[in-house]
Amino acid sequence: MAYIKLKDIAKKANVSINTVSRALNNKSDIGDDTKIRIRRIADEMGYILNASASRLRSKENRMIGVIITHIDNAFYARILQGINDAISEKEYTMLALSSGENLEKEKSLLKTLVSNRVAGTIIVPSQDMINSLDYDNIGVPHITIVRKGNKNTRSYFISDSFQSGIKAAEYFIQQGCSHSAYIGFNLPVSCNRDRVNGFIKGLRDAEVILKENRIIHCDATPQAAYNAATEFLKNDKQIDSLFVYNDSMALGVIRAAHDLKIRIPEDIRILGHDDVAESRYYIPSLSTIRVPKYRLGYDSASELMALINDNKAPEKYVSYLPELIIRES
Amino acid sequence: MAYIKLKDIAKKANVSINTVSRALNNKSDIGDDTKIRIRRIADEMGYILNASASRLRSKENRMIGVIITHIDNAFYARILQGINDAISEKEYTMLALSSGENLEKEKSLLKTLVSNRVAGTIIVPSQDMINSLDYDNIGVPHITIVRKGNKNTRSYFISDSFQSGIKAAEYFIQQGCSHSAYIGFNLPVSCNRDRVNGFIKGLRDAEVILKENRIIHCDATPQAAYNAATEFLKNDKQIDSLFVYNDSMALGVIRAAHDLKIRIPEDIRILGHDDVAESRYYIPSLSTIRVPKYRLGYDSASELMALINDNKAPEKYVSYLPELIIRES
DNA sequence: GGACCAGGATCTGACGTCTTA
DNA sequence: GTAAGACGTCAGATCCTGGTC
Repeated sequence: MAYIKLKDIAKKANVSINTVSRALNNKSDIGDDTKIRIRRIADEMGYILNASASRLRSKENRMIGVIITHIDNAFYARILQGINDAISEKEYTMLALSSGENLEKEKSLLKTLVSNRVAGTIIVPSQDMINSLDYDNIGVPHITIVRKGNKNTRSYFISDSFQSGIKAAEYFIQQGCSHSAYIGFNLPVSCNRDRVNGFIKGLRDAEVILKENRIIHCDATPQAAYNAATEFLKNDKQIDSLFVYNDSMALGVIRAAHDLKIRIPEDIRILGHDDVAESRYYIPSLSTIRVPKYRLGYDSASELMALINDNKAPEKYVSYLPELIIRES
Repeated sequence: MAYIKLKDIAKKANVSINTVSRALNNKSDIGDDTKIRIRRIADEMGYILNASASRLRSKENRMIGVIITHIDNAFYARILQGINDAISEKEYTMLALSSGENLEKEKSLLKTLVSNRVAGTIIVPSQDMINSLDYDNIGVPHITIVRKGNKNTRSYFISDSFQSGIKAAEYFIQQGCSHSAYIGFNLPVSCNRDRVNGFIKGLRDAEVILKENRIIHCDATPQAAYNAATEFLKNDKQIDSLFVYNDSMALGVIRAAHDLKIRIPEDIRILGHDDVAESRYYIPSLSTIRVPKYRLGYDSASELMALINDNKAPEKYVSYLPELIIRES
């Protein structure tokens, strides 16, 4: 099946191709009557713009690329929502891809985006502590989110993970806990490192030492966290507080404690991170550290829009302050 | 900044533009030595194909469009994963958009996809019981998933929701429950309707009548389900079993029962739907009806690939049999 | 009557790649 | 291996037409 093109409309309307183009693009210097007439004809014929041709000629592409690490992750899903809302307002479309935390894959996705000449990109750099991709070199405005990245980036939007760690520590101390542990993500990402470091610092400020063997790392799934926590809690009976990398893992940890007949919060306090929508419905409902996910997505996309429209927009580094949410755990 | 183009490479390599194109596309009738030389030069110069130009000329587009209703939904996220894996093998990319269950939005997204001349589309039709979009008319191979859709579609891949209802009923009956209720999704979608009907049928086969006022509908969020369930359980003390539209809503329902001091499963059994990854970690872990989400995504995408490569591929209607997963709830 | 003008439409060519000869 | 042209759209320049001073 062949698509209708400007030429077909031009023939039917008895005008030049260019006139049709101007009419459909709402350009000036075209009579209202002809414009309306042409638009009606185009509609009737079921015309749908060939975006490739349009982009090739005009060099304009109202599409941005987004690379996250995992689609099936409530945290990123919420960020995507924010991004999407911000760009929809300006009639942009989002091409979202996921790297699976794989550097090679991320590189190839980036190539796909540039190949499509997207107007800009928003990237969660996979394994950012060892990621040496040079985003500055891709020739497209870009913003890094969630993680800082290794290379200098034009702008980034992150949640202050060091502060998360501090707040977690302060909370545990305040609750009278003296034997804390951390279950984190086993890949070299700055947000995990910062969270650990903040946690250590916060505890030390209260003269509590977080021992090496109370810092555990595993995959960022409830399954892995369940296994890790089970193993750990079986061996270390003193533990009275656990800070977990994210809510999804915390769910696994809660379940592990439950299965070991360890009471929450009487025997052990559990603190998650991110404040995913479901966490308030868990039993016990999950105390956590809230990250403004939607806002982070929305703001970063807005900034990207600014970068796109004004290539000289200043660099912008935004770090949101996370918020402690105390619930039942 | 200007991108490198074939012309630039041709100049540097002292060959014609066409030769460069053939070299990069791995065409025959080009010497191995020149091919390698050209590819090296292209690499050094940092050449990245202009996909728009390529598509315009070749009419080939290794991109498929996917329209789901909500990105921030574990069920769809898992399906997307399946789709993505299936098409990645063939080096296709997925442009995933979400309609928010809004018909107008879906229409406009469809237009975006066609405008980009995607090779094919996979669609979750929003509100399919009143959706009159004519997918056959978009001039692109398409497959409907999750919901049947109103219009005749070339192919669809769904989970048999009627059977889900039947199985839910059989399970409750077998457990000796005699006062069941259903909490569903308040939009006109076939999977909800079929689930209710199957549930009614299954109960009736055991001579149990599901009364009208024990069928409730609300938004598909834990929040809405929590509210609806709280209200409902407060008034109808006889209820001993609740079938819920999906796991995410079931989480809200579990919490509602918990807050009302209704014991699960002693006082009431709760059965979810979908078997989302988290549900086995809930407390109590959620009994549910498993839908082969990943497989549904993978298979439908594979079929789409077949449709794309052979426009005469036969219509295919696949309906997966859901599986009852009994856990603690 | 000629010069000037503005709005409205047309003509030509180019975007970067790939197909055909 | 080359050369020429086409894919569909749009930017830029050009050309009308009729009205004014």
